[in-house]
Amino acid sequence: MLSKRQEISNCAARLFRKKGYKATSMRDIAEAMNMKAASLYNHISSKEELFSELLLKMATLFTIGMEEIAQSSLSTADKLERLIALHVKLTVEHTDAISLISGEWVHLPESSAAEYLKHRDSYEKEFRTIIDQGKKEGIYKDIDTDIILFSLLSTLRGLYSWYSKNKDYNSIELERQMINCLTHGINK
Amino acid sequence: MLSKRQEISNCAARLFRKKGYKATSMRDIAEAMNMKAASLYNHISSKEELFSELLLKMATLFTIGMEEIAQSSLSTADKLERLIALHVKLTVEHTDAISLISGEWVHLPESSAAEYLKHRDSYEKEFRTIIDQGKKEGIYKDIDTDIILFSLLSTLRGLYSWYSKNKDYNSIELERQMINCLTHGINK
DNA sequence: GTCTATAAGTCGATAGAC
DNA sequence: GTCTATCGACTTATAGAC
Repeated sequence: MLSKRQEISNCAARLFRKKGYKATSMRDIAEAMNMKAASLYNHISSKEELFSELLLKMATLFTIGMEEIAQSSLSTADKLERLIALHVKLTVEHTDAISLISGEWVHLPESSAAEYLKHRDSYEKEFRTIIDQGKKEGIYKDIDTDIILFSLLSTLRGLYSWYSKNKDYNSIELERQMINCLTHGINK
Repeated sequence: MLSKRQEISNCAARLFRKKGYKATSMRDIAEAMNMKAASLYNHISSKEELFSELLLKMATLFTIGMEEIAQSSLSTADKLERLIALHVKLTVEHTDAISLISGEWVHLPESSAAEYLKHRDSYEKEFRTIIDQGKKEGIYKDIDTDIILFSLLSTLRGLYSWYSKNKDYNSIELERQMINCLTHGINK
């Protein structure tokens, strides 16, 4: 049983994704919840807080997942596979909220934006370290690290869009296909 | 010498990209143009028109480029390379406007949205045909065509973001790296 | 905890002087 | 073609009855 607060959050994520944060009004969220806009404020304190919470939760999940992988004793190739699997898992479990990461984060209030970007930058930095390590070990092609990183992240961050139209796709098979599709592009 | 109308359009594209369409006010655009908001209406007829024009222009450029490639007698592999080159070229020449394609298009008014999606769907359909042809010829791996398509398009559509931070990167070299990075993922 | 009513501000767009 | 002034609609959020 979800708390009403959590129901509102899920509902908002769905609308933010569909219409964008700025174009989604508190009245829209209230209508989808069968309430009046004013009643929402008994459960949340502001629209910005609702939005920041969604994005910072996702950023934290990525940070935790990345730390586990980066600090493990897995091989470099296995680390990359686990990273792809992490994106697949979070996409399946938080499809709406994860969609906000690509573009909607610009609407974060200044206070949250700083914390969000800290998560994001450190995630990308650790991702880059893994790619560089693979190149050093000679298992990856000599393509500009930043181009590899941007290419992988673009695809992984856009996965929510593909997954939404293919929710019946077996999620283990999806993980396998993504790993296959993304890693063979850089393997020697 | 740009017409004032074109200056406003470029200015709006930059702001739409930075702050999002809904969060960019006519007053914001006017300020960046050193005018008052009311004066903008001597050159454009509405904010929606300004936005629709930007997105439909990009959609048309992609459609024209795709038609030339699809109807050519190039090999399948060369067609894909030309397609990647088309994205690189349009990204370099229209960095701000192209950024709106990924997420901001949802703010198109209903009238323009239909036309925009017609362009987009037909573009993706022809892209899919090229990938399928390559698989039939045995030059591409047996990965789900839709996954290949989504993976390529995610990266190509996100290129504006990478390019913005690397504007000094030689654009011929960028094209070569993108082709290398994207095609080796699916080549047998 | 939900409602009605409303405050206080911003939005796109127009009217009309110059 | 630019300006000031303003309209009417919409926004987030609050006050206070029930």
